[in-house]
Amino acid sequence: MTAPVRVRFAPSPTGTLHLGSARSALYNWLFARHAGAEGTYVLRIEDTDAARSTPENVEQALRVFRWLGLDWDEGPGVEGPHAPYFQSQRGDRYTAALDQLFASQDVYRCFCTKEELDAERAAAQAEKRPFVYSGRCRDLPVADAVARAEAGEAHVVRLRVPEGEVTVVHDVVVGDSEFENALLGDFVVARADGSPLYNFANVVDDAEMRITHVIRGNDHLSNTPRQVLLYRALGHDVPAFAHLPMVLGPDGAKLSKRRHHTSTVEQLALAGYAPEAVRNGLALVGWSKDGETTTMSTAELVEHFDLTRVKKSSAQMDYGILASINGDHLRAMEPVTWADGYAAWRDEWLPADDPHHEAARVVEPSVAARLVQEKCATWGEVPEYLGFLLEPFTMSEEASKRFAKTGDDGVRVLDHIIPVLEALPSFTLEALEAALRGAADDLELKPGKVFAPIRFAVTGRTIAPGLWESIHELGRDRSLERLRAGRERLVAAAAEAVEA
RNA sequence: GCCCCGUUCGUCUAGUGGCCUAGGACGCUGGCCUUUCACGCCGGUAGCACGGGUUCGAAUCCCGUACGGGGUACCA
Repeated sequence: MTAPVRVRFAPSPTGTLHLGSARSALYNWLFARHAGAEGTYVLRIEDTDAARSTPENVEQALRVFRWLGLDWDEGPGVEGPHAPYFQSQRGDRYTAALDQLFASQDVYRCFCTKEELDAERAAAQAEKRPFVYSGRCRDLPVADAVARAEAGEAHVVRLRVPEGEVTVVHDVVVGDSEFENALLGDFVVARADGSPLYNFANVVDDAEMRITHVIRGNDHLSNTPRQVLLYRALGHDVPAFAHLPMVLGPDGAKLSKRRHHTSTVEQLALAGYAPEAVRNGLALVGWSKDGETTTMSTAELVEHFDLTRVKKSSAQMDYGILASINGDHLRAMEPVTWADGYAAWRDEWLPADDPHHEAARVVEPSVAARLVQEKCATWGEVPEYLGFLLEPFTMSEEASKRFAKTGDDGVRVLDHIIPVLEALPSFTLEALEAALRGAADDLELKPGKVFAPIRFAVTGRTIAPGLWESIHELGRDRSLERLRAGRERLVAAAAEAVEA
């Protein structure tokens, strides 16, 4: 049995969830679920930046997060024993914690101005010496400091960092890292306006929410000694840490929405990825079950996930692998499941002004499943396959070129097949396949030679479902209409070629 | 500058001193299958950053260098 585990994901709701954050959210979730009933997954919204944390952004963030399917046990909407779960509503907790630290004299008021500090910093830089706060205000008599503060003098609050010690961060992924307190300096925990800084608010929240494992990006590792110091000052147990390797863009640069088209979860949803596949693909960036297994259900992920198997080194995002995994998942689905997922994508994510909007709706999702489930790596590719069902008929440039190439044989084939289809007693898939294969025999041509002109005439595309499926779905009348028109076009093209 | 972390095929990764003439996946590529596009199957391609140690033996341990990343804020 596993010890009770409490983890959290604490996004700032700036509208988008990039893949690095999503992976952190996923690992926290997998870790909690792996612990079974003993595991709790908390979602806390870090909305202290009022300007960017609009209600719309929060809602947008939650929408994307729900799509990813990482259900939370405590947080917005479900609440829980440590509510509120919005940092913006927890101001009193930070004030109380700060009061506690004042009482124990673990923090002190610092009246140094920004200008003074900038000058110190510049001087340190010039001497190629690390900048550490001098501690000038550290030993101001408390009574004096309080008096100045009450007189309205601007000041920040700093932690009295124990001198001459080394703070060790124990990390499940990275191992132990040592940080000299002397290099940390007495860092700021609250601004002049009394608002808490990230490190402080974070520790207060995590401590009060009884978080046992802090699983987050490696970019927070350097902050961790400060946080450890804060836990101690507040008299709380220090949680276990797990710093995850960074997720970089495919080019090795930082992930950015600007440079990378699918750098956010929302973009993946839009592109027609399946949530289960994204969980699978993201889990494999920095972790592996055994180095062999790639396609895994979420249940398998939960069963096998292990923080100690997480890599230390950062990874570049490979969207090709993600797409491949998505294709595996899509193909493995029950057709009904596939159709439901497709419908959800089409109706909830495909923008109304998308050029594929119409094609995406030309048939029922269950029909789309029958036609193209086997062929698509993402639901976003489906409309392209279904486009041939749209009216009016159009022919792509590539198809047009290849159609013309079929030449006299093409005309022969069409002349042969049109009456055959007209006469077909029942227009079933089986009958169509038999008729088309029979045509190849009758004409004494290779199947490919026979099918090519028919395909181009009927679909006008180089990308479409299977031939008989396509014809069957189009129906007898429309298929024949297109075959006849195609024949005329082919004859005309041949004539033109002769003239030229 | 200083501090912390990292470095296995193009990419994601397996590998914790002998099972490694380094395994899997994606990609690329040759072939098969074949009704376009895909899928599937068979094969190929390519890697332990570099230099020193330690050891009978090192991708694995130690030191250094290079490179990459993160931090160094009254940002998160």
